[in-house]
Amino acid sequence: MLIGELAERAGTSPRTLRYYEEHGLVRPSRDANGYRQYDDAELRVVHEIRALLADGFGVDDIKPFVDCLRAGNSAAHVCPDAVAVLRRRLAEVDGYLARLNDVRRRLSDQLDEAIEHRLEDQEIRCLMNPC
Amino acid sequence: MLIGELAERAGTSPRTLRYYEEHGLVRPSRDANGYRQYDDAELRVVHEIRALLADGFGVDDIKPFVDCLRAGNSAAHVCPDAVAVLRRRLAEVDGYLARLNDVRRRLSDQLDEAIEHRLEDQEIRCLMNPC
DNA sequence: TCTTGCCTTGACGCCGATGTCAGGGCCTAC
DNA sequence: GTAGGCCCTGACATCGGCGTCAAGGCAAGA
Repeated sequence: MLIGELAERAGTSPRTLRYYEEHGLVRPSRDANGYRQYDDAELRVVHEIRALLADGFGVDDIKPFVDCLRAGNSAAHVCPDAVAVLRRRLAEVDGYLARLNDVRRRLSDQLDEAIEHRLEDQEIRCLMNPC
Repeated sequence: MLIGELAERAGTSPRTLRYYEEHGLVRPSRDANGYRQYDDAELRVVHEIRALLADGFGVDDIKPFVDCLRAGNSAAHVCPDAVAVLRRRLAEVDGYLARLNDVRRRLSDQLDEAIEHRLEDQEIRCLMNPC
């Protein structure tokens, strides 16, 4: 399978697949003319990569997962290295969640305050000019 | 007050204050020699800007808040334009929280699965080679 | 006067995953 | 042979809030 076909089957672009290759995630062989040649198993790998990227992993975190898949495991996340990355990312996500919840609270409080403030203004206006 | 002093008092850098000015958030006057001159009220403005940035607003979202402060209001978020931005940002944050919670769930599930998988392996090893 | 330290503007660097363009080769159908 | 469609490599662009460097002006003390 050439790069264009894999890209289409994986729902991405040739550029993206070359980028994954640069980062050691995908390993095509080469035809005599220099064209990249992918076997069917790479489709699964690319799907895994994209799922991990969508979950916020960086390309450089993903290698252990890909290696785990290539080693013949049924899932990419069962190997110790992958588990370590999973743990790290989970802690990171928990941090983001905590901070984001703080932000949410502040925003919500400010909105409430603004609404209350407007009500006060309205009351004042009503005192001056009954409504 | 010159830019260096305001920067220090606000816990930031001259570069940053010039950046805010580029985006219409801060408005110093100029000395005869071209130096930026800030009055004390700008310190409050800069603090407001930094608080909003820390809550994930973009510089271009911040203008209504600054305008609200300059208009003499007791808080930057009580004006209608600021409230609109607050609402937008709150919705955005809720979106992030939802997605991040999904991610967290997936990570957590994968970790659980990996641990279970390891236990199975251990059982298999124990069957083959009692422990 | 020379140094030191602040100020000015302008411009490039960063990070990360990917788009996009440039310049060129290979292959197939007409 | 030539047009079109795929492939190749290399490199610059994107976004945002700055850091940082360059080249130079201004002010004040030794």
